[in-house]
Amino acid sequence: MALTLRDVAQAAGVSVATASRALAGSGLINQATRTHVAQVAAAIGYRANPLARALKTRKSRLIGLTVHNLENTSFRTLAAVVQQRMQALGYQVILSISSDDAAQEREILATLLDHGIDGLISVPTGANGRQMTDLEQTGIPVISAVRHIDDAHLESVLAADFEGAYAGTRHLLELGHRRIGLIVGISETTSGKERLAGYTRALSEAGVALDPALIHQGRYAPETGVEGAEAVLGATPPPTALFVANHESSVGVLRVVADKGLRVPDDLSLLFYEDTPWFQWLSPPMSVVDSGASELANLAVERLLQRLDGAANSGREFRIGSRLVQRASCRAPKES
Amino acid sequence: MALTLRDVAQAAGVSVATASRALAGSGLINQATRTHVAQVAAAIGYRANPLARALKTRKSRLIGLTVHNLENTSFRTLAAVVQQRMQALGYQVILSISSDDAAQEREILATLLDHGIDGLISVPTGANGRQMTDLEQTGIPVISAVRHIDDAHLESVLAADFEGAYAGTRHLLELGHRRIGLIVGISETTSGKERLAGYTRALSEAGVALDPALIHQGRYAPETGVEGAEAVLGATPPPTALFVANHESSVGVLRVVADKGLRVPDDLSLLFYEDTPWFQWLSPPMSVVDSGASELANLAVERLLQRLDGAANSGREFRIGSRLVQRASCRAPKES
DNA sequence: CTGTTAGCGCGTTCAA
DNA sequence: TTGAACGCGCTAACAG
Repeated sequence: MALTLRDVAQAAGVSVATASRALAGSGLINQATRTHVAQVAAAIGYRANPLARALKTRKSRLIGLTVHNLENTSFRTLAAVVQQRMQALGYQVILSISSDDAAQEREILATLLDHGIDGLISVPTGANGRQMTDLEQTGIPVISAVRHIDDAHLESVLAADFEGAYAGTRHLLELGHRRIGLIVGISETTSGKERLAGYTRALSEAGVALDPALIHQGRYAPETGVEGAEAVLGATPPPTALFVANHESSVGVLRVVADKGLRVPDDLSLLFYEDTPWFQWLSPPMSVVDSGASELANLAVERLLQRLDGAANSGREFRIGSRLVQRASCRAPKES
Repeated sequence: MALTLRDVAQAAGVSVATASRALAGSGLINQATRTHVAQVAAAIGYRANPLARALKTRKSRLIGLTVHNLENTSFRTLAAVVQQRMQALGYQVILSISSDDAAQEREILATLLDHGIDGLISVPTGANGRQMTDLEQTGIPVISAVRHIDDAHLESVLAADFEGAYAGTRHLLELGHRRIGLIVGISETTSGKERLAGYTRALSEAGVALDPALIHQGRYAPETGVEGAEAVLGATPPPTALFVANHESSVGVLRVVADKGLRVPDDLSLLFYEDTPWFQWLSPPMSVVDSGASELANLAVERLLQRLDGAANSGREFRIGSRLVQRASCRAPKES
């Protein structure tokens, strides 16, 4: 059996209340007794029981984290950053994987609430805005990360997808490309919709007509990359550049490009989205629009910390600026 | 404020004790009242408070999970599988990232203990066998995953690394290769040591002399791949096959191979270790020794469940068989 | 500044 | 079979 506050009190010759105050850092206590109690506690190896404390104070120092999966780079970064930063501050994180499924998410939310989490960082499915709002009203701050929920007044920290896709497309345009293929996520996702919009805008500003044959939308998976690359690269005339704004489809695209014997960037410029360590290890190192996953994760943590510290729910949307990382996969198109 | 057992008791017209018994499924209770209470509880939307229950029963239905990081495929798979399976059984998992650092791990273990976890699945750093043993003696089962700790009597579930490397090497040998390069982890890790041993054994059994110039050991990182590939491929005569038994270095190797203009498998057979979705999307699809990360994770869960269910600590070591997945990156060497 | 007392929400004696 | 009372370990009144 672990030591309790009573043991500390006994060993230090004070009451449990005094011991509690000494350890919890209450202001109303004699410095001498405080240090004395602290020493005794350390000496006998006392460690407070967080459960008992939580039952009393309604502060568990537990926070919830829900993500769709652990495969996606951004989600993984979010999980790692949230875990490490919160742990350093004495919080423990309960990880839950929703599989982007509304029913599972609903169940998770309820369980997390039962466990008395102090706060929640969630990549929401989007379907449980109601439950998220309920959490907020119970006094549990929730930060929506990566995805936005329309029907919930929540702080959310998102990537600047429109801007990122716009910048990526402009980069290709400035290199001289006019036939630019795009592989992107489905429009049901915020990121898919916004990236498509960014691409469209850049093209129209440059006076380049939109060619539907150059655009392929699909879910976030390798298969989308092969289908998309085959379709788009088969257009006539073929594109001189391909913007893969659907991270999961990157490998699929790479395979088609290799199979077709296309050299990058000589025959085709390739621009990816969401940086991941291995992009720089490919040959050639791949240029990419970095959506700032780690900055996003850190900001989500900052916001949660503020809220935990008493700040009100601003309902504000925070956007992490994207950054174009030029490596060696893009260049001007060959003269034709 | 959430509903308490008292509310249920009141609404059902019974005492809290009866309500508790009805919901907890104690045997000593009238069937009629049990169903009545259950209905009332469901009707008013009562949900038991796990903290209060844990304080009383010393069972938190929380389990700890520690991994070195979330980048490594095996660790990630472990995290995902453990989380999903345990959650389905009503457990929540507290995720902690040790960064393979002994001090951090020690701190994590203590905190997890404070939080009253019922069990622990850990990819250990190896330095805190003592604390792990203490946990076991406190009655908290711990399963060591992926890595083994010598100085702790723990159940561990590991990959069959010797066997895997042996099988991989034999495959290359049977294709006719005699100059087989190896890039592997440092011998301080169990996996590094065992894989090297498997390779060595296969070679010696085949009567092929070991050439140190063909072997490169390094930490699990892309850099190791480039250094290793450059060194090993530069040997004279050069290898006709390269066994990359260091997963993290795969991308590094790929880059060197591409930069040297080597065609796979025409000029060089390539065999990787630890399967990951994108290996099959490369061109050509890469052959690999699959170490069975998901089976390993599932077995770790099974074992923990058994232990949670009262089984004694067998101290046994479980090995997950490796599997050679032949795709298209290996073939017989060219005649020379 | 410190000690005494009363719960937080449960499960579990002990009687009835 | 049920109810009343107690306590898990801790913090928050309320006195002193």
